[in-house]
Amino acid sequence: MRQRIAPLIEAALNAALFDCTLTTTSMPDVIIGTPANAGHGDFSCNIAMQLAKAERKAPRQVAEIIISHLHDESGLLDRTEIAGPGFINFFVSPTAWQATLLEIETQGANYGRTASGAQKKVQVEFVSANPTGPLHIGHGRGAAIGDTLCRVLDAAGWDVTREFYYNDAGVQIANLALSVQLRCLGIEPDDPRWPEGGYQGEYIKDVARAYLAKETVEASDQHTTACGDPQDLEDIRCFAVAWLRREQDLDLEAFDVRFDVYTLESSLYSEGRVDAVVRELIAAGQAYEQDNALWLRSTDFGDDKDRVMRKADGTYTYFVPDVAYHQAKWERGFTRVINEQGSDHHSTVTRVRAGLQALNIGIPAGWPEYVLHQMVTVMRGGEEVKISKRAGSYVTLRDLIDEVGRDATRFFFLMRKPDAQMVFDIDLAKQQTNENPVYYVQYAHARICSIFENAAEKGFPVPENPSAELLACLTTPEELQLIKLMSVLPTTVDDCALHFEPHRLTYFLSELASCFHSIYNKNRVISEENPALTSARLYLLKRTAQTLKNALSILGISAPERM
RNA sequence: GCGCUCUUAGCUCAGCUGGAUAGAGCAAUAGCCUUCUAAGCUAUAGGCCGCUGGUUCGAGUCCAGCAGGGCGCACCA
Repeated sequence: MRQRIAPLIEAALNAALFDCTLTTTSMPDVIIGTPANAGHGDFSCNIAMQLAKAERKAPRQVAEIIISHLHDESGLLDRTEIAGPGFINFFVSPTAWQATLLEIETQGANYGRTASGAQKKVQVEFVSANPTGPLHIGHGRGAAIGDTLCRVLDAAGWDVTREFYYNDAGVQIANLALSVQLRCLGIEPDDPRWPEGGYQGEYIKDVARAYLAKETVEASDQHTTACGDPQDLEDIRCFAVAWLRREQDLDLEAFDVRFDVYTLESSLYSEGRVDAVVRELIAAGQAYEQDNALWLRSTDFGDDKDRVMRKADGTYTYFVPDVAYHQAKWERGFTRVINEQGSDHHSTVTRVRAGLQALNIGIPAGWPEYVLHQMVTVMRGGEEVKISKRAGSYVTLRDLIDEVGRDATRFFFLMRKPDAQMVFDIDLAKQQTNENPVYYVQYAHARICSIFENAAEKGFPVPENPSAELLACLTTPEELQLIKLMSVLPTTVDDCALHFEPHRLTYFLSELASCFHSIYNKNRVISEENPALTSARLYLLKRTAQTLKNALSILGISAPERM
């Protein structure tokens, strides 16, 4: 609806310029706002105030001129008014609002989807946890945000590829293999031989047991059978990584999160991409030797100091494979790449971009884009749970899903914008299960479905493609408000995709559900005495249910028909 | 010390990329089920939008400084 108002104003401005009642040479963009106060109409425009200075006229006088040039040929508007310091307020006619219900019916399950992305390719990398342990609550937040971002981008018309990057090489993995080996040999963390960086979690024992039993693990695209020899550290490494990958895959599956592509850090080494990218950086003149190490001139690209690429012992620092990985993403044709990760990794942003710039292969300076989510503080029993993977004390994503439920866990994570810290109080989440906002929204959907059942029993079908006359029964402020709320789903989807902020959809849902619940308590839908009104209301609620379901689906949350 | 980020009701958080009288949920108080699901609704109460300046018709929103919280600042990932 908003997009239909702006052209009216633009046409009026042009007409006013044409007959010289307005004279400005630099016309600001027409911005259509939605007044907080319903008494100020459905939409408002501040253009008169912006023009006042250039026109050397009072804002209200400019507004007068604009309105006198306004031609609403399609009968969209009931009326306009000039208010306050110079706002132009627009009151959309009930008929126009009622007609939007027909659009929702026509689009059905596609209502809310837009064409903004024009089916261009975008790749989203998220979670990307090290395969050194089960996923914890922090990964849960990343998974919820990343997955929903993918769904949102898809809904906004992008061609989305979901990718998971496994850091299965490096020191952490060596620690993992060593920890499993020690467990195989029956050495406990309190043993003096236990190394400082060893992983102490109980799951390490499970891995060791499975390894000694020569089990086979199938994870994603990987099949690994243990040889069972506790002396074969390399085989232990492969097995442990596969075992933990499978665990993570199961966690993510339980969270309804799936990926299209998995990339292993080790493959970047084995395919020679890491060596290659270093050679290219040297060839580009961006590297230099010093103190037995190879450095990247990252300060030339906005970093605050140069970074070591190859250590004195000949191994690479972690960001080098990362640069190689992103080079590969670029070569795969992704002109748009978004990385969702914890803000504790934000220092990598500058380094990866610097490395890519140094390659000088035409990658834009701001590529890739990043969504960084803030840390989750976990509370249990009124105390903060310190997360330590090595000590094995943390809350797993699996626990959370089992205790709180998948839908509620997703919704809870998605209610906060990514860059705000959040507290996840587990006791509260469990205790308040019935008061969790997700149930409030789902309940609205279930309630509507229940009304349809009742209506069917009493012989009231939900009408299809109703006449304007029937729709004209929907006249109460609440009913029109419900329609207005539904009408913003497509722009909400676009906003989420543009700002990488899925939380906007949770607020959309809460508002829509609230409006419905209010109507439900105030009016009876099924009324034997007034079949026309019953019909119209059933139609209104059918669109409401569709809108709720579509929005929930974009969040990866179910829309139950019964609760 | 440097960089990023955050600070809005008792608590958890929104605030649509500068608009009109700052919102919601929880907690509190008072009401609403012989009628389509009370996992619901209605009403009341609750605020120096961290502080101080600046930009302009107009600032919770933009800029600068200050205070406080978080995260980074390794040849760990």
